[in-house]
Amino acid sequence: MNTDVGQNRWIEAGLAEIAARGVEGVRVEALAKTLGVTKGGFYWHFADRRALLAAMLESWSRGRIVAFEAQAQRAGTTAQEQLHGLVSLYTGSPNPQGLAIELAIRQWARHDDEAAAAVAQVDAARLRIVGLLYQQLGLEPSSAAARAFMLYSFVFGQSLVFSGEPKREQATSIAACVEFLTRTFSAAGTRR
Amino acid sequence: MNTDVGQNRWIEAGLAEIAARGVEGVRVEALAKTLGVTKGGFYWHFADRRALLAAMLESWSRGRIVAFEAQAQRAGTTAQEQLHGLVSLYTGSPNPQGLAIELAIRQWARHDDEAAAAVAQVDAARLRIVGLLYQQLGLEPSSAAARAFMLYSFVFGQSLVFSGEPKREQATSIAACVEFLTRTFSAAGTRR
DNA sequence: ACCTGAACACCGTTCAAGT
DNA sequence: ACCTGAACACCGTTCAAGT
Repeated sequence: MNTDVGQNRWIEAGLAEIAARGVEGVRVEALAKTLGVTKGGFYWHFADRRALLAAMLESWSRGRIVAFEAQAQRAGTTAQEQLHGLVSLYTGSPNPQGLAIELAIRQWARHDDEAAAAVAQVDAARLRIVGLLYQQLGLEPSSAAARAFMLYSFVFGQSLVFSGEPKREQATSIAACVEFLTRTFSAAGTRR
Repeated sequence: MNTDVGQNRWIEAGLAEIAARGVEGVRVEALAKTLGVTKGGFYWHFADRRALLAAMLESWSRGRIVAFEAQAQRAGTTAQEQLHGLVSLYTGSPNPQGLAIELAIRQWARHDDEAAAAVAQVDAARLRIVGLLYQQLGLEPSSAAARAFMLYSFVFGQSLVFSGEPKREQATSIAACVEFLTRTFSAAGTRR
């Protein structure tokens, strides 16, 4: 669909801007100044500002999903190790730029349907992958899915999770969550 | 708090505009043109555009609540008649301007916290009043509240109700609802 | 008390013209 | 293929000055 490489400069500048100032900061004129071109040139690559925002969402959601899948499918590790690897993606040194973008987009998604759809796609992919890993650990699908949701909520931060699920109890800490994750299947495996 | 009568012209023009074009249509400059003044004059009455929007919400929610209460407390009628009166407020000849405003504000509330708060206030007041009438008809508080919610949903239109409640089954029609309302307490009273 | 007029700064979008 | 330059239309906000 998109073979216009020139779009990427605008998309990246837009993502940097949304991280710094939120959606409202993503202005065609300001971006043009950042890129050292005039705002007229923007319309060679995009129909209008909305098209840029849509492309930013597309780029972001696709990137988040492939990054998560790549980490999950890393060869030579057990399901448990893969889970830890995924968790560490968001607890180790959480690329502050990436986190800022994610927060800004989730903020935006609170009042924009297209942004909400992108966030929902990303959340669904992450929950699906974590759920599959839990299934590999022996949980039946529904339990695995439930646990995936808990883990995701813990790791990402409940208030930021974009989901229709009812509110969960307060998360104690990431550490407790990881402990819980490890303890679960040695003592209380659902099926062997 | 607000003794500035000059504000009302702007608030009313703003409400007319939101009915016609939605929140985005409420522009200081356009309103000024409608009122036959220059936009500079706007700032005599309001700090900025946000203040106008807030005042519009305040005016709307207060107006909706007192209108509902006035209809509910009409003297010389039974609780059942009062319920019918309230229903007819929104089924008889539903002032199209008022309905348009209500729809526009609910649309706006989907992505604005202040608007959402105003809508929530209005919904809460309406639900409370209807619930009290059901209590007068003999339902215990929790049943009365549940039934009030159903009635409100039916009358106002489920898709428009701003509430965290889970989705209800499809409403058949206003007529069926009113029938239900009438039948309920002759055959299936919960407590006498 | 209320409004005008003019200015300022900042937008999105278009499009002929350049390279 | 990509960008400039200039224009157009439309904003929100400020404020000295009028009445």
